[in-house]
Amino acid sequence: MKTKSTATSKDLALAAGVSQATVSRVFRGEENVNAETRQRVLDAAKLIDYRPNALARAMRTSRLGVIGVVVARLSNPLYTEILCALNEVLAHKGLKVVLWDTEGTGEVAAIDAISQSLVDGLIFAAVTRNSPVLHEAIRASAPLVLINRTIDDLSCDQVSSDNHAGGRAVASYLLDHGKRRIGFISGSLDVSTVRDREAGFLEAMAERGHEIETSMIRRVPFSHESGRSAMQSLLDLSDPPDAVFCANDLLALGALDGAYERDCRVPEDCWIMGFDDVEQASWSTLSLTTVRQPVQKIVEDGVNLLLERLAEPGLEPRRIVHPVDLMIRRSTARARLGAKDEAKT
Amino acid sequence: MKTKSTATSKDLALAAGVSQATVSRVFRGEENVNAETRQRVLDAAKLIDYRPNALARAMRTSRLGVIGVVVARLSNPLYTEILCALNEVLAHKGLKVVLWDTEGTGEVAAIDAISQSLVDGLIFAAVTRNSPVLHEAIRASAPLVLINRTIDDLSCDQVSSDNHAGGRAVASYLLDHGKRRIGFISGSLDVSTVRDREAGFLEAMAERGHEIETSMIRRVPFSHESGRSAMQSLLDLSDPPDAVFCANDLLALGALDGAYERDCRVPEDCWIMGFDDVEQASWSTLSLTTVRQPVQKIVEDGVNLLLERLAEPGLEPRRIVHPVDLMIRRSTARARLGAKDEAKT
DNA sequence: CCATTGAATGACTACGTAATCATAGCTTAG
DNA sequence: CTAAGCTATGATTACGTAGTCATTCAATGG
Repeated sequence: MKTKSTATSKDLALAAGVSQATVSRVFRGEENVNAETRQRVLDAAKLIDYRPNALARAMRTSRLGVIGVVVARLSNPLYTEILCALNEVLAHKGLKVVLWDTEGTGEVAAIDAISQSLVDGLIFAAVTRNSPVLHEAIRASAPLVLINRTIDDLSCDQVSSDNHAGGRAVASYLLDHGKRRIGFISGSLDVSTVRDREAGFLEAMAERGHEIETSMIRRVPFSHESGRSAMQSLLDLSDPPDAVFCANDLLALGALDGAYERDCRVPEDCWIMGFDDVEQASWSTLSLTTVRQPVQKIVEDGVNLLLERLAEPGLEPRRIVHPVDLMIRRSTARARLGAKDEAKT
Repeated sequence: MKTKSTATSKDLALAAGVSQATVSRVFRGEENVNAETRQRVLDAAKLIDYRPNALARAMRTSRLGVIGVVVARLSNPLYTEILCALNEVLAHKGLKVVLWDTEGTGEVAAIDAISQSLVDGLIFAAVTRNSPVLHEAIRASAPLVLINRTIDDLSCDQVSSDNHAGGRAVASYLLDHGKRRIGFISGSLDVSTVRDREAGFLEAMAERGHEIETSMIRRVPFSHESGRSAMQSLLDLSDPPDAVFCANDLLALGALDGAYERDCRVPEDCWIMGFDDVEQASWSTLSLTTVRQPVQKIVEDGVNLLLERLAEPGLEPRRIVHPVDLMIRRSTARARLGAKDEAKT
């Protein structure tokens, strides 16, 4: 009996005995509509199963209620957590999430989407220096927010952790505990988080008179496998490290694997530290010492900044930096403690 | 100099000295346009920085190039992998991905989106029995595909693994290796994958005369923590299990933690098996024996089925079931081998 | 050389909604 | 009692594109 095609506001107007304009008013939640009329429209809507067409609505308002999210490859659990949090926060505000991946053509596709008004705004969790985004974003004057990774000379809202302080904290912690032969598994310097962590780490080391030799540094792509093989190459040195700092947890968890396969006991033979505090780091079988980023807060701030900017595009760009925390776990347990004792904490 | 508002096809028509219709033809890639004219339009487009408005286009074609994807909470790495694969496959076909989470109101929101023609089609990776999807999908006759989890009495395209056979394989493997006191950490029976794995597992056990006592079964929510505490409750029994099968890897990785914290050595004191073969299962520090699902193939099939259905809505619903593989790792190494020896494989 | 065909293009309308403007009916102040 | 003001509603238009139909012009065949 029902027509196959979806009902339009015009159909509903006819069914409810009002004008299309009134239907529109009701569904936009405008105030000055007679209560009785409103009810009549809503009843009729239920009857003919009317739902406003989001596309047509969007064409008029140029607001589709969709936020674009650009993350790095999800094999890095940090991005899974960021995405998960973003998804939840945005869904809670009635917004949809379109997802892009930095690998492939994610960044370009994202900017395309905005110039086609497919998304209302963008959240970048993983921009890289000299990414096409920079240029395009300025040109399109798109509402966008950078979280996690930042770009210094880009004038837009940015939320990050204090990666520099985190790097310093790691250096201090290792030196305080008598580690002297320290390895460093790092990533591309195009990534702001890596740059900042590395700068803080090396700076604090240098201040205390400890330069890290080039032979103790590995610069690798972000992957579990990279961390694993970089760790093994450090362990293969004639004078292997007694501690290794990895630029993020993905690498550090790989390093744990590398050490395990080389019969290198962690923490007895070598300490390993990461950065991010992804969920796996807290698993007691892995128990990785790392630097916690307040992902939830970063995400919430990012969303808030974006929504504020959408409401008021003229705002001055703002930057928020969150403090980080050292999470001490078994991978850097003091040598006199057995693994099992630490696990109970 | 440039106008702030985006250029429209009408502007471009003016700039190129053609009609709006011709502009439209050029950007739709229609054949019968003079090569010279086409070039003139494209040049002018670059000059005034014209890009077709996706919303307006979508309103005419009712195709937005967006596919909705519904997954469970991403804390289950399986869904991260599914999402990652889906994202890549769909991006490669020029489609965007809108993401929903089953927790919260993801399923309803997804169906809403389709009736508002916000998405062209839907891929559900995590439906649950009696979910609102069933009813709504039929009512809306939405193009949708179920992957991973299925619904028997729903007439739509579905792609899954042979979870039943996987469950059987686990039972045979454990019994073949002399395990007799077998624990089982399972999930909600509303989830088709759990039902099928459990049915296959119990069936194969029963065929060989091994009924699992109720006291050896734990039915818990899907989370690392659930797996951990369920494992501990099994180990606390006066007669603890010598092997535990977990309905998925998320639970099994939690179970590894639970065993570790109880000083229960895996595999010496107890074997642990999972299901899915998520990436972490292959990390040598964890090295979990599990049943591999061909995630990539499932995703590719799912996307293909959806695209075919979009092109030809009248197709009969199809079902594809992929075979699974047992991945033997250290968590079930034969007792005579030390942990380190196995790690080298 | 004229009728016919086909390619290339332009004029025009529809898509479903939001927003502006106009109007009818009712209330209130003077 | 009348003009002004307010509320609720209808008529109309605009958003930017796709697609339909009509038109022009050159090529082709008899």
